[in-house]
Amino acid sequence: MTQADVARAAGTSTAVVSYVLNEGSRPISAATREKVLRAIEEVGYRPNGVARALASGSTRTLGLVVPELANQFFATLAQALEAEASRYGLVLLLGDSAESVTRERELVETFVARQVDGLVYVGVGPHDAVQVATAAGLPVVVLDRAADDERAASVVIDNVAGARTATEHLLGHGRRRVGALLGPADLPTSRARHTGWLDALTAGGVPADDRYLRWAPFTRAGGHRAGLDLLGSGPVPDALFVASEDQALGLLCAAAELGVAVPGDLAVASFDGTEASRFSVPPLTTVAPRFDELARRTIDLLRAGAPAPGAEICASDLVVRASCGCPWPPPAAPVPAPSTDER
Amino acid sequence: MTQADVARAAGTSTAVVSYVLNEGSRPISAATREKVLRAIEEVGYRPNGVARALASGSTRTLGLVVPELANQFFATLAQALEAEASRYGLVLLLGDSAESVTRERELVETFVARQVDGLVYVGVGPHDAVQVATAAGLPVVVLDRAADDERAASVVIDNVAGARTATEHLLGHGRRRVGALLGPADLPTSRARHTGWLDALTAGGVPADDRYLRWAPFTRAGGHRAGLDLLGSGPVPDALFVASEDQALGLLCAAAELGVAVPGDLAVASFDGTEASRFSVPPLTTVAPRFDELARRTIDLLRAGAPAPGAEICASDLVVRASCGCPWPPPAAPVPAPSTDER
DNA sequence: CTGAAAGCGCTTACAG
DNA sequence: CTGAAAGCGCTTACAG
Repeated sequence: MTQADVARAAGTSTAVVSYVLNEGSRPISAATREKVLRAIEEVGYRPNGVARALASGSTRTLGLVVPELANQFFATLAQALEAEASRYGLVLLLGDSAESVTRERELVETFVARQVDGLVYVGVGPHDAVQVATAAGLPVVVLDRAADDERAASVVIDNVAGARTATEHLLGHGRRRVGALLGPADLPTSRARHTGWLDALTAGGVPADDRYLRWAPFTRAGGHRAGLDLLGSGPVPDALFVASEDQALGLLCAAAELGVAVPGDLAVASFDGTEASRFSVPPLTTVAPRFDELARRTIDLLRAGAPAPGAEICASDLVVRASCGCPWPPPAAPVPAPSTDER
Repeated sequence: MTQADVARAAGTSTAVVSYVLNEGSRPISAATREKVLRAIEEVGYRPNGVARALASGSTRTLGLVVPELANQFFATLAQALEAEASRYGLVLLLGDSAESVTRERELVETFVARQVDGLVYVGVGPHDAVQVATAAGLPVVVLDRAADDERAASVVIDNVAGARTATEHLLGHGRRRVGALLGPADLPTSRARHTGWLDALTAGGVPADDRYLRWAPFTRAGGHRAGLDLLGSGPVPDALFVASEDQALGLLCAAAELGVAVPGDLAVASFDGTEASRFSVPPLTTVAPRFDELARRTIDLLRAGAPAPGAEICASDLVVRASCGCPWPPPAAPVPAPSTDER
C-alpha cells in the first residue's frame, strides 16, 4: 500500500496525500483532507519512512554511542535520551562501543552511512570518532565525558561542584581523614572530581592526605580492589568520596569483607548515583545527575542543528541516604541536608 | 558524493559501482573493480544507506523493545543483542516502553513504519503489540517473557530448571525452611519459577510452606518491601529463593536493616543475575542467564526470517558466591558446586 | 563482463 | 487549493 493507492482511492494526486500527511506544509481544503483521511483508513496505508527519508533528506533518527550499556549510569542516560527523543518523533540507533575506540569509530561510520540526523556521543578515550561525524556535516553532542580541549558541543555534569558538595557533606559529619577514590587519572572527569574534593578540604581547613587517595577504573572491580588496598592496612581514612557509583558499590563490598562498618568506621559519599544506590547495603549518599536535564539539553542542541562548540554544564543533586552517617530512612521532618530529592 | 560521481570518475556506469560495492552479486573484472575502488577513494564516496534501503527493500535494521533500559537485566540483554547484531552489519533501533503497553504499541508502529527487518520484543503484559508487527509481515522474536499461549517465536530462559537448581542448592546447605520471593503472580515467568521452587522442595522431601512465600514486583523496591514483610515478624525462613536480581538486592537491603545476617541467618539464591550480583553485600549466588546465547539465538531466528511459533529454551548457570553460604571468595581448588562459571 | 534505464515510495518546487 | 512530474541515491532485471 503506497500513497499512489491512497490517491487512487481518494480520487486525488499523491501530492495531496503527502500534504495531508505532513499537515501545515500546504493548505488543503477540509473536504479533500477528509477524503484522503478516509482513503488512508480504507486501504490501510502506512507511510514508508525510508522513502520519506530519502525524499526529505531527514531520517528523524539519532545515533547513540555509549561505552557500555550494562553500566547502570549509561543505561540510565540512554533511557532518558530515548524518552526525550521520542517526544519529537526521533528514534535512536543504539551503539555500544564496549569501551573500544576502534569500535566507536566503526559505529560512527555506520551511523553516518545510515544518514542519522545527529549523533550523541558518550565516549571513551580520545574523541577521534567525533571528527568522522562532524566531517560529514552531522551535528554532534559529546555527552558526559568531554575532553579538556573539546572541539564539539558538549553537555556535562558539574563535576567540580558535585565533588565539592559531597566532600563538604562528609566534613559536615565531623570527619577529618576524608579520602578520595577517583577514576582513571587521565580522564578530565576524574581530574575535575579530584579538584572538587581538594577544594572542599581546603575550604574546610583540612589538609589533603594522598595516603587516602586512590585512582582506579570506573568499575565495581576497580572500586573493590582500591577499597581493599585503602582500607586493608596502613593509615585508614574515616570518610571517602568515591567518584562513581560502580566504584562505590565495589568499595562497600570491600568494606564488608574487611569488617569496616559503613558509615560507623567509614562515611561514604559517591557520584553518578542511579537507582542502584538506593538499595545498596548501606544505601549510598550520592551526587545524582539530573538525567532528564542532561537528555533534554542534548536533544535540544541536536534538534537545533550544528551546535556550537562549548560545554553546557548541568547541576546535580546531593541525595542523602545512610552511607554518610545521616539518619536513614529519613525522619518525617525534613533533614538538614543540602537536598533530599529522592525523585 | 553519489555513485554517479564515482561512476564518472571511474569512467563506468553506476551499475558497476553498485556491483563492486555489493561484491558477489555479479562478476566484475579485476581491472574495472580497481578503477572503481580508486575512484571511490578519490572522491571520498560513502554509500547512502537510506537510498540503498529503499531500492533493496531491506534496512538491515532491527527494532528492539525493552520494558526498562535502566534495569540491569534488560540493559545486559540489549548490550548482548547489539553486539550480536553488529556481527552481521545489523543495527538496532532502541525502544524503551517504560513498562507501558500503550507505549509498546507505539514503538512497534514506529519501527514498522521505519521498515525494520525484524523485531526483538521483550514485553510486558499482553503482547498485542506483536500483532502489529506480524500483521505487517515482520519477523518477530519474543525474548524472555513469552506468554503461555505465545503465538510468535520466542527465546526464553529455562525458568523451571533454573529455579529448581537454585532451590536445590539451598537445600544442599541443609536449610529446611526454604521460602520463595517471586515476581508478579500473573507472569508466566513467575509461575514457572514457582514451579521450579516447588519441584525442588518436593524432590527434597521438604514441604512447601506458603508462610515463606511472597509475590512482589520485579523491582528492588518490591524485593525490599517483601523482605521486610517476610523477615520482620512471624515464622521466618532460613533460606530464600529470589526470582530476580533486583528483588534480591532489595531483599539484602531489607535483611541488613533488620539485622538478619546473610548467609548466617538466611541463605539466599537469586535468578537473572548480572554483573551487579558480583559485588553486592554479600555477593549473590544466582542463576545467571547466558546472555550471549539468548542474543545469538534471537538474532539467528530473525536473520532466517519468518520464525515459526514455538519456544527456544536456553539453559542458565548457577553462579555460586557468598549469599548461599558457600565459601567466598572461592578457594583455589574447585568448589563442589554445580557451576563456578564466573564469566 | 558492462551499460542504459526502470523503479523503490516518498517530497516538493513548478505550473496552473 | 490542486495536479503532473522531477528527483532523492541506490539496486537490479533487461539487453547486449
